[in-house]
Amino acid sequence: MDLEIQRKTLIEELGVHLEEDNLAPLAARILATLILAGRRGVTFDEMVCELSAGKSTVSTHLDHLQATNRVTYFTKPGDRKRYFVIDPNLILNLMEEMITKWDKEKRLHLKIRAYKEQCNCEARETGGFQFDLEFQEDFLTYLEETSNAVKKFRDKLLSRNN
Amino acid sequence: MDLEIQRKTLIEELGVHLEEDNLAPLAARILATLILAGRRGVTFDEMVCELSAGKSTVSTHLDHLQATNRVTYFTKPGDRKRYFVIDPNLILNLMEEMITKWDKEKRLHLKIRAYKEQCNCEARETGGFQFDLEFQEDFLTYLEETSNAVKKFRDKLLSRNN
DNA sequence: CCTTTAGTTCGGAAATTCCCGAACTAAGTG
DNA sequence: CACTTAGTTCGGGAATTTCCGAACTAAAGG
Repeated sequence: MDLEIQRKTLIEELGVHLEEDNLAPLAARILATLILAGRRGVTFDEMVCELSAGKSTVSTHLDHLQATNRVTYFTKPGDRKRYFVIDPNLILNLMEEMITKWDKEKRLHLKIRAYKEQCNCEARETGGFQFDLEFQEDFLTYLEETSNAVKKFRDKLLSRNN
Repeated sequence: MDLEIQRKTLIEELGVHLEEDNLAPLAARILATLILAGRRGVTFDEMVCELSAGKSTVSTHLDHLQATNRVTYFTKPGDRKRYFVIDPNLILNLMEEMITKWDKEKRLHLKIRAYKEQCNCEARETGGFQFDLEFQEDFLTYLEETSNAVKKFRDKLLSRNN
């Protein structure tokens, strides 16, 4: 079946890509599998089987993916299995993560700027090296602007989902 | 000297943060050192000494940081040393990287959508599972919008630097 | 109560990443 | 030419990450 080959290829391709944001190879494959499976969900055993991975490995990675708000699951009445799916808020969660990271970075650059200003102040008396603050300023506006852009889209999504 | 302690602390703090985007611990410390040193630049030996690292380690990481457009150096006439500095276009380069990554992601999600549509088409006849394409659509607009926002800021920076 | 299903926990093996020192090069210095 | 300076290259070794199997738990089924 050609569709099946397509699916496998896509899982691998997407998996490799997802590894780039600090996901272990197998964690990336799990996420890719769930993205390709959609709302139907994938059970624990299906993942173990399909990815030919150890149960413990899948278990650990699923824990981590749930803890980082990338994955959830649902159950069916009278069925003990969990059907894992990508978190319906994944996009929002990813944006939230970016915003948090940029905030942290902004605070760091503010500290650095303060440090450099202090250095400049002391050096002015002795005629020593003066820091150029343009880089910090640019970086701060860069963080501010990209952060705001993402926030704007986040709010748009949020209001749509009311 | 209190400023020196402040600097060391900032290098460490910034270093830990920079590790988050796939930089080896020492590579992150090098970048942090350069960010805090500013235009004056830092020589190879200063890094080896200050970070108490092996010369080979510093050499390798500097290569990598230059290859990924994060770091450059300048020289002074009659001085064989290289003075390493963060690439003056670092911010632009970082944005370019983000845009490239999002583009790749977009192409992947287009492929996935095509795959799911094909599945839906076949399943419609047999009455099988139908994929919900909303997630792909949302992800594509998410990538589109954030990408555009960053591009807009990039162009603003570019036109300023004419 | 025994068995099956659906996982979890834990100790460690395998693979990978990160870093180092020793030996080397290449360019200038005396 | 011998020596110093400013690095680079290469062969591991230590640390970390990733993954696994074996033993376990907890819930449901017969």
